[in-house]
Amino acid sequence: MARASASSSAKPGKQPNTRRLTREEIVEAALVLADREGLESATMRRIAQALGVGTMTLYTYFRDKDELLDAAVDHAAASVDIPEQGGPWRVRLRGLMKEIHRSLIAHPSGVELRMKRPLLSPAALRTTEAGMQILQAAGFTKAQAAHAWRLLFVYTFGYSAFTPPEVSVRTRREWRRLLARLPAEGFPALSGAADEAVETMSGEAAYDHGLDRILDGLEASLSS
Amino acid sequence: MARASASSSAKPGKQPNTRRLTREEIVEAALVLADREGLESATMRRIAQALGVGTMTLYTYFRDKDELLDAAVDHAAASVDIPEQGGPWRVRLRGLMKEIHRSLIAHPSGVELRMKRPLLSPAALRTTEAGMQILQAAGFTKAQAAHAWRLLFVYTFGYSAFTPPEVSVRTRREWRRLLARLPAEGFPALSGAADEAVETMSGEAAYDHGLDRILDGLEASLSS
DNA sequence: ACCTGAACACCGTTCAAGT
DNA sequence: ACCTGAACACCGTTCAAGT
Repeated sequence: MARASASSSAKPGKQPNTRRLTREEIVEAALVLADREGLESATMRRIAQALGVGTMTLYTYFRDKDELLDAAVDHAAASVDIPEQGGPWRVRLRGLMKEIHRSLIAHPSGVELRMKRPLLSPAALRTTEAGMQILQAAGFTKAQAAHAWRLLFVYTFGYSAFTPPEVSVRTRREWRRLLARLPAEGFPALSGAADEAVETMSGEAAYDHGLDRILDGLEASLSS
Repeated sequence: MARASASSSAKPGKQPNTRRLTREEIVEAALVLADREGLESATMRRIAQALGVGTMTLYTYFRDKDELLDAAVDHAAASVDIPEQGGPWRVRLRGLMKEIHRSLIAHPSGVELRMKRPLLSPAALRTTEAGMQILQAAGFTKAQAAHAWRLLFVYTFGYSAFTPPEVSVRTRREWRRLLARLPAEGFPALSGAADEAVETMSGEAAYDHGLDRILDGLEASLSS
């Protein structure tokens, strides 16, 4: 049990800070903030505050905020487990994509951080390598494999970017209402399929449906 | 009782602004800024400045910045041309997705703005309706059509979110170098396919490749 | 080398005040 | 109703100064 020691800790934010910080600690603090309260909450001031350190201290470890965030995405990417199983290429590829999808749900800020700037660090490319191995072993040419991976990557990251992992019953009802009340003359196909459409707008099941269509398509292009 | 004529004070930025603003003008100014200089440049201060108006004036037309940006995405979504052609479902669907893809390249800020919050306005749902019509006429059930549309939507928006429309030769060479120099023991499949991978990381051609695989997959699930 | 507060040029938005 | 500047609570980052 922790007891108040003789030198019971004085003002935490005042005396010169003796603790040795590491880039990793900073990056982890940033990820915790970003994943828990959204990327916009991961400000330099709040990251420093979470570490009990002055704001400017962060700038001795990273040139600027961009460099810090780059290191953070990299760290998150390195935490993806690459499933190591055998079996048919389609099953292996499906397992890999599901694992990536899971990790994006666990670290939602990674999706936003990887928009626009491709992340080409070895840690981030482990998943690409795993995918390319499976595809090339399955018989796809290098060019076919590269295109197939791009499709799988974009679908998986795009799904996380545009689909909330879960949504309240109230929100779902609201969406359904909005779709069902569209004028039937202008929107015959959609207003009649409001329930079905809402089912695809959140959660994980719709991800699987799309992934299986993509795998169907890849299989078809392989045999032809 | 304003008499401007008596005092011929011609301070250009000073006299009360007589111009009647509309929500549409504001929204268009915001889109021009966002598309030309990036979403982060579309600040309330700069939008107002572009219109020659005080910052706070914008708040008489929109409750806050979120409401203004919502109106902006809606405006951009309304500008998508829905191709009105006949022919086989696969050709029609392909034309529709290509048109959406084109509009996202023209208004890149729309992609980011639609992340996380689904846009359920009639203007934005026109494309969904068009897609659902094609799919249901092709013989897909409502549930199949909804899933198919989600897949096409996520792929198309995700592609724009994660793929720069064009990239300098210098950048491409840099990417190629990074991939080719990966340690061959850890990255045999990727380091050997650096050229092919780089080809899929920008531009429009890779979008078509992925789209065709998706259409293959949908066709397969229809005939089964 | 590591750490820091003050200051600067920005944000979105509230408020009180003008027409 | 429409429009506005000042002010507030935030940003990222530069600078000068400490250990």
